[in-house]
Formats: sequence, C-alpha cells, structure tokens
Amino acid sequence: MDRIIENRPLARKLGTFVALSEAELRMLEGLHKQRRTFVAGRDLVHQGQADHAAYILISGWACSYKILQDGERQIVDFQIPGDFLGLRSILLHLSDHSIEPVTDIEVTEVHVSDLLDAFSRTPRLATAVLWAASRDEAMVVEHLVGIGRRDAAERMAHFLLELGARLSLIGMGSKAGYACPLTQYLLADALGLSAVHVNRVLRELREGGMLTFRDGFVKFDDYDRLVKFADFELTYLDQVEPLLA
Amino acid sequence: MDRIIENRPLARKLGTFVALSEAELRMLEGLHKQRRTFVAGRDLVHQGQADHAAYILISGWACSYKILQDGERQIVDFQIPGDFLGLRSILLHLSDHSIEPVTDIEVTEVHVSDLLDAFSRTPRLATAVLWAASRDEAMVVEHLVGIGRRDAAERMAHFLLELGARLSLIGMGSKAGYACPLTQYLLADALGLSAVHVNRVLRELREGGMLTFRDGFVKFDDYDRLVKFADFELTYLDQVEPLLA
DNA sequence: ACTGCGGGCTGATCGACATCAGTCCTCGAC
DNA sequence: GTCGAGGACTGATGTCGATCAGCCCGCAGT
Repeated sequence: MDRIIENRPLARKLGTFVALSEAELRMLEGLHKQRRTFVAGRDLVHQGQADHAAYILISGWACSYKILQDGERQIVDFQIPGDFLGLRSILLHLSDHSIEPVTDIEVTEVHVSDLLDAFSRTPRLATAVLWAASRDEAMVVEHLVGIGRRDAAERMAHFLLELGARLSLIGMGSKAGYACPLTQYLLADALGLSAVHVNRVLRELREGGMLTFRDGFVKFDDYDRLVKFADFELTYLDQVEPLLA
Repeated sequence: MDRIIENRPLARKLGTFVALSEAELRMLEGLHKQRRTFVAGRDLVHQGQADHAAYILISGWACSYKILQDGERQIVDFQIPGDFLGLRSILLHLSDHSIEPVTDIEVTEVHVSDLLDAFSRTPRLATAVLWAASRDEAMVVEHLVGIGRRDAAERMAHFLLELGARLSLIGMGSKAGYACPLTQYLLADALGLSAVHVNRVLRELREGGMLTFRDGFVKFDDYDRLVKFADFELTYLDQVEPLLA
C-alpha cells in the first residue's frame, strides 16, 4: 500500500487531506483504467468538444485554456501529476475549454460511471474527490483575483508560490524551489501579460533577491519575503492534519 | 408541484437542465430549512470564517468577493435567486472569500449533512446539483478569461450578457433587458476596473447603440451586435432540452 | 429649508503594461 | 559548418485605464 501512495500522486495528494483506508485506496486504484500518453503541444481536449473523457495526470505537465475569437489565449490553470483533467466539463457534456500537454504526459482514463459508482460505495472517497475539486476551484478564484487586482510582479510571485506549494504536496518541490518546464510565453498567457513583460518582471524579482527562474528551475531566494510580497495565503492548500482522520 | 417550480428559482433553474420527478422536487424542497433574511451590505460570511453554513438565495442579489491586504477588492461572482451561497467552501472548512448581500436578501439555510444525504438517496438530484456547481465554475473561468484578455468594453458587454442569460433562466430577464440593482462601484470591483472607467465604458456602449444601463435597468439595444462584440458564447448556459429527460 | 451623502458623470494627468522591432544564444537538422 | 527555429532578453514608443479633482443631482435626516 505504501507503494501505491508513492507511485500515485493522486493518492498522495488526497491522502494529505483525507486519511484513506486500504479499501478506499484500492477503489481509487480501480479508477485508473487505460493508460495513455500524449506528446507536448497536441491538444487532448478541444474547446467545444462533446462528451470527451476525463483523465488523471500521472506524469508531466498540462494546461487548460480558452481561445478568444481574436486569437488571444488565456491559460486558466496548469495541471501537475495527481490532478484531474477535464473533470468539471464532463457534467456539462460540452467542454468549454481546451487542454494541452506542456510536456509529454502520461495519463489514465477515468469513466464517469466508475467515478459515480465509487462515490456511492465509498462516501469518504467522494468527499475527498469533491474536496480536490473545491480546491481546484479555489485556485481558479485566487487566479481571478490576482489578474483583477494584483500588479504584474505580485501576480508572478503569487503564481509561482502556489505552484510550489502544489508541487510540494506530491513531493516534487520544496521551499527551496522546483523544476518548472514552463516557458515565458506560457507564463504570459497564464498571467494575462505579454511575454516581454514576463521577462522584465522575472528580472525584477531576481534583482530584488526574492526568486530566480532560470534554466527550467524556480529557486526561492527569500521565501518569507516573497510570501509577504505576494500576499500569499495558503489557507486552501494548507491543512495541518488530515480531515476525517 | 407547478407551484413549487414557480416559487423556487432553484427548482426552476435545475429543471431547465435535468427533468426532475415529483419525488426529487420534494427532496429538493426538503433541503430548505430555516428561512433567514439579511440586510444589504452586511456580510453573511467572512473571509477566513470556519465551518459556516451554506445557503440558497431566494430573493435579492448577493456577491462573493475577496479583499487583499492593500484593501483592494475583487468581486468573484454575483448571486441571483436560485443560486447557492458558499457551497464550495463548506468542504474546505474555511471560507476563502466573503459574501455580501447587494440588496436585502432572503435565504434558506442548507445543512451539509442533508445535502449529502439527499445525494445518496437521489443520484439524479446529485447530478443536477453538481451540474449547477460545474456551471458556476465555468462562469468563474469565463470571468477569469475576460479579465485576463478582454478590454474593458468587451468585458462589460460580456458580463452584462451573461447576467441577462442567467436571469432569463429564472424568469427575471429577457433579450430585451432586466432590472439590475448593481452600482457602478460594484461593477468596477467585479470587472477589475475603476468606477470612473466603468462610467466611460457604459457611455461608449450606450453611444454605440448596443446597450443602455440607466436607473437600475439594463436594456439591450442591439442584442445580436452586442453578442458579436463581446464574443459571447453561451455553450455552458445553453441547453436546448433537459439532459436525463 | 439646509445639510450631508451616495451615486453618476467628466476632464486632466500619469503610470503600468502592450507592441514593435530587434539582438543574442542554444540546439537540432542537414 | 551553416541554416533555421525557439526561447530569453532589451530599448523605444504608444495606449489603456487608474488616479485626482471636482460638479451635479436626488434623497434622507434634522
């Protein structure tokens, strides 16, 4: 069972917040059906696509985004191992956004029927999954607030801190930093900035001695100052001990 | 039963998308516990508050928002009759946002336990509620995209169109227009603009012959042109006939 | 009847960020 | 070794929208 937790970022993530029994872990494992891989840059799901599948991301990074008719793109969120892809839109029967792998990725397919079945049989698992969905939504809300009311530097700092916190949960990051495959163009599309301005802001943060993003690696040079600068609240990510222990 | 649908904006909204049986409607009715009223401007739920209740809005308008430490406010969404208040944050046990009535409002309290109980007993009701939650999240995402990548006028047009579509679902609006109690200050906080600029943008739209917002009433002067101008897609609000009929 | 206040409205000014137009560097293809 | 592509990076210029300052109107309170 420890093996499962170690190999399954999703189990690890959920386990941080809801203590799951062996039976529940097995049920979770049962959701992982067919394993598939996708190459970077080729969409898994297109905006407007009907009745697509949902996935659990095993390895690699992806992003969900929307395109406007003038060609502008807004990235809504990035997904890292352990995150669901397209969970929300399966109930809407029509995806309102696209999902693109940022790197080559590995996923497992999840059938809606299996998920609902698992929910009715193990309510605690349902709670755990709904908790994860709530957390995802809270992150989107925080992202919205950032774009609406924070300036470019605060936005960048907050975003990279949040990403770090999420990666820490699955053992891929720490307060020191983390490996990050995002280009400045991707950051721009996520933060509502131009790539040029992303570059300037990263320089400011670097020269301010708070954070260095270089060669695919984010290094927190002064974590505490950065947290204060970005007004980073991790209430929704932080949980001292599992609920429903 | 028709009476229930007519008096319950929530039943009316859900009924548009999932055909509910009499038993399901009764179950939905059973969720409405204690009825309460709140006056405009006094928060129902505070950012950081633990284990607060969830509510269904019966009459009046509310908004959910976050405050940053510099005092800036970002309104995430407005709630109209039939919407849930604080549904997402009950699973997080700590509200990450505040909720304030825009007008005097009437609500009924919903107990989490009752909701989960209803879910296990009537799966279709669960689907309907999850669908509603997904739709709410889709609106937040659309809002995020608007703030990130649309200019002020498009943002305003899109926002007022979406509000109109939502109000139409509960019989409080049409393609002609709707009564709207929002001040320009509230619009500013929602759209990430200043009140001054909101005023200018409203004037532009009025002079462009697309939309008139005056004396608490939004009038669509040229609905089709406005839809085109705002790139308004209603895929996530639109549903030709109920799913799960 | 005066006063204060909240909301709508407007002009002038300023700053943050986009856009345009590049350079430099690395890496893989041929 | 050259070519081309993609990503990081920079300076000059322009614009969108914020901020400041102030006016007008309708309304509630004394």
